[in-house]
Amino acid sequence: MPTASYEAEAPLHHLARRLHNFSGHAVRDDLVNTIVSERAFEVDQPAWSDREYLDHLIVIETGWAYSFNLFPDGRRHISEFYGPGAICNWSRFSDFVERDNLLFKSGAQIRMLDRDALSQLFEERPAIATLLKRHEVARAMRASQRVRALITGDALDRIRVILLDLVDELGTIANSPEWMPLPFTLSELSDVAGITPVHLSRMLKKMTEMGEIERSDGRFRLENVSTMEAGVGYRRFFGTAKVLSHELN
Amino acid sequence: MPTASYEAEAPLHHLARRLHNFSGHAVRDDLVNTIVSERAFEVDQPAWSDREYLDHLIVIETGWAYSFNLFPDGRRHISEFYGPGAICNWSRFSDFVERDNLLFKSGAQIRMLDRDALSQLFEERPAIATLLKRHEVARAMRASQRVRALITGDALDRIRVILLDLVDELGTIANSPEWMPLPFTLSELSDVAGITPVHLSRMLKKMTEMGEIERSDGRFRLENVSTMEAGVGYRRFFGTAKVLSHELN
DNA sequence: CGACGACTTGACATCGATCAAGCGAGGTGG
DNA sequence: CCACCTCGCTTGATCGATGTCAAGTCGTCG
Repeated sequence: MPTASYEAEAPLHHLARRLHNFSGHAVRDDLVNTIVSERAFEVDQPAWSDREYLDHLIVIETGWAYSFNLFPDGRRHISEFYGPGAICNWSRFSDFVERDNLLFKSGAQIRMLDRDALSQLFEERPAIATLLKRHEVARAMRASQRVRALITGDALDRIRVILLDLVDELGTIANSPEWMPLPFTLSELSDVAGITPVHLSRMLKKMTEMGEIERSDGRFRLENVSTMEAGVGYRRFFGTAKVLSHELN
Repeated sequence: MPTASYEAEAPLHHLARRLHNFSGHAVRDDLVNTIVSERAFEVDQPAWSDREYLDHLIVIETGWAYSFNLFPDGRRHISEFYGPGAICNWSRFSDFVERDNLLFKSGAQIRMLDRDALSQLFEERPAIATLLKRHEVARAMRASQRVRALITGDALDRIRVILLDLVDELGTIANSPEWMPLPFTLSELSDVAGITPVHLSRMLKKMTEMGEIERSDGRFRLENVSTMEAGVGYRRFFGTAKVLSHELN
C-alpha cells in the first residue's frame, strides 16, 4: 500500500544518498537490480521471520525501525534504530550471527535485496562491497560511541547522545532540517537510554526549560547542535563521512 | 623477561585451547609460524603504537589487558578485557577501524602475528580464517550481552555480568577453578561497570554478605555460577562454544 | 620512617525509579 | 452522536539507589 511519498522516490534513493557520502560512485542501479521484494507496514510490527533476515538484505525506503532484545523479566532493550536508507540487518546478513529482533514502525516501507544476487555483484564489483562495508562500519562506530555514553553518562547525557544520533541518522540523507520528527515513543526512547519513560519525560521538560531543545507536535529541534555535540564529546560518523572515508583507507 | 610460567607453556598454547572449543582442527603450528615478536610488561602499560595494531595481530600469552576510551572530562570507559589466549585487536586488525586504546596489565606477556603472513595462511587454509572469525564473533556477542546489562541493569546486575564474563574469559582456557584471580583493580572494574569505585566496593561487600561471592587475597569465588547466570539471564558464548559453532553454520 | 595507592567506611546530597492520578487524542461500539 | 476504552504522555509524592566528600586502614616502595 505505497503512499505518495513512497512512489515519488526512486528505489533505494535514500540508501544511494547515504552511500554517496562515502564515495562518488553511482551504485544505485546495480543495487536496484538485486531487489526481490518490498513491503509496507501500516502498524508497528515485529519481524519474526528468520529466513528473510538471512536470505535478504533489508533496506528501509521510508520510515523507521529498531532492533531490540527482551529480558527474561520482560524489560526491553533497544540497541539500534534505523531511518530512511538504512540497512537493518547487515551483521546478521554478513556474519550469520544471531542478532536482535527487528520492529518496523508504522509507515515504514522496506525493500529486500537478494543474498545471492548481492554476492555476485560484490564479486564483480568489489568496490561496492567495500562501500557497503564502510557504511556499516561507520554505523558500528556510532553505536559504540552511543554505548559509551549510555553506560557512563547520566540521564541528560544519555538523552543528548540519542537525540544527536537521531539527527545524524536523518542527516545522512539530507541536510538536517531544523525540526526533526521524533519517530519513536517516549517508551521506546527510554528503552534505548536505559531509563524509565517517566524520567525521560521529566528530563525532556528540563532540557526544554534550559533552552536546549524545543518540542512541538511530535517534532523536536536542537537549539544548538554544535554546543550539544561539544558538551557530550559527540563525533559525527555520517555527516562528515567524506572525511571519515578518507581516514579509513 | 619471561617468567617461569611463560617459558613453561608452548607459544599460543592458550589461544589454541580457546580455538579448540570451536573446532577440533589443530591450528597452533600454523599460527606459530606467523609470530614475529613478543613482549612482556612489568608494569601496567598503555599501548600507544598505532603501527603495531595494524601490522600485527596481538595475542595474549599470559596475563590481562583491556581496551579503554577517555572522555574529554577525564573519565574512562573500559569496553572490553582480554585474558590469556585472547586476541586483543581483531576488529582493528581486520577492519582498519579506529578503535579504543589498549592497556596491558603488569605481568602480561604477548606475541604478535604478522599481518601478511596471516593473510597468506588464511588464503591457503580458509578454515583457519573462519575459525578465528567465529571465535571473535563469539566475543562480540558476549560483549553485546554485557552492554545490554550495563545499560539497563542496576549496579548489582552490572557487577554480576562482569564477574561472569571474567569467569568466562578464564573458562575458555581451562575448567573454571573455584577461586578466580581478580586481575583488575576496583577502579578499573568500576570503569567497566559505569559506577564509582566507592559504590562498587559497597556492592561487593553486600554480595559477600548475601553469600553470592567470596573474596580473599585478590581472588574471588562465585558461590553458585548457575544461579547467578540464571538470575541475570546470562548466556555463555565460550564455555558452550561447541554448541555455538554448531548453531553458527 | 614517610609517601603513595588501593581499598573501606560513614555521612550526606543527588539522581532516578516507583506508584498513583489525571489529561487528551484516537478508536470502538452503542 | 455520545459513552467508553486504551494508549501515550505528564505531574506530584515518595522511596531507594547511587554519587560525592572526607577520613581512615593497610600494604608497598623508596
